[in-house]
Amino acid sequence: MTTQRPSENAIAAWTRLVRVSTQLHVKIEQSLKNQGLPPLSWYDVLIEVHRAGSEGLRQFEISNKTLLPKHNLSRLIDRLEKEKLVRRQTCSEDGRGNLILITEEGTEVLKRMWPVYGSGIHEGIEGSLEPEEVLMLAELLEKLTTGSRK
Amino acid sequence: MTTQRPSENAIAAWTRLVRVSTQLHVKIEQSLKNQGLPPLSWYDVLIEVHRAGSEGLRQFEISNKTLLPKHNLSRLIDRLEKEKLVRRQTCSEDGRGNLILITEEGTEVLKRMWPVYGSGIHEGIEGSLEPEEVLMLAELLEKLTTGSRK
DNA sequence: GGTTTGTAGTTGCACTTGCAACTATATGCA
DNA sequence: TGCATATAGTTGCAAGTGCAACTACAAACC
Repeated sequence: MTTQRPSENAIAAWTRLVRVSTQLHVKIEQSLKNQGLPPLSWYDVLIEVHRAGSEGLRQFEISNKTLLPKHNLSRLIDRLEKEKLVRRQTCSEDGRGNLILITEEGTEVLKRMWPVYGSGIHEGIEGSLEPEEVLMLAELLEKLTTGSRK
Repeated sequence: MTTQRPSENAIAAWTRLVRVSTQLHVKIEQSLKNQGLPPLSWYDVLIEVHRAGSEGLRQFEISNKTLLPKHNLSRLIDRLEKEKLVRRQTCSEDGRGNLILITEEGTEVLKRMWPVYGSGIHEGIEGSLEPEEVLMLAELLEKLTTGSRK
């Protein structure tokens, strides 16, 4: 199996992908901080737990969805729990694991973060692309995401 | 000025953008580590300094190109310098700054990293998109990159 | 049942990053 | 010239991250 070299266009796509995502990421992080709000990683976890509703989510499920490594997530949840934004509940079906549930305060924080996050996305994406282009971008990126989305 | 909310498609584009870039980033980092090679951030800096050739680059220029914050870059260059992959040269035109120059060894490391990095890009991008799609993706992302590219 | 192997999650340690403060030089302006 | 302000880069400290080792439970196998 020989090492395949990427085309010029693939290199351009990749470098721009990285650039765009870090630029916007930094910008949104800054907006959040300016508003005294927590970082994006908190949002990512909270939103998943929120979607799971009263069922809650196992840590490994959150890990899969957010792409955060488990050890990292373990400590992030420590922080969220300390702020009472989520709570850990011992899992009846699997004695090894926890169920993570969002609290009222957690939902509240989500609500306060979203306007900032959302307007960052709006400006970053729709500020320079037409609606059809946004759709096309979303479709192209869909093809690129490997494995367990959803 | 009211807070603009993003469209569903914009949200999808953004979440997939983040997902794709982190997935591939993680994958390439792992490949590099498996080969006993340094992390991607080293490559990013080295390639910029390499492109600048014997002119060298100021740290703030590298910072602009790579989006690494200056304090971070300062210490990254410490590490690169310790490994003799770059060298700092006091700048004659501006007594505050350094010129960063790549060394033979630095160029050598770039050469060893590229096959791994390149094949990661190839698989990650061209593994699931047709050539026209890659081009289209690159063009859409070009429109999204704000400011000082080059 | 007991033993091996796998998975969920946590923790210690080293390293990296962010933040704010700091030094040093450059630039603008009276 | 002399002073105020801005920029380049570094550093101390706190916080976050990766890695590998570890505990605890589960599942498969005998």
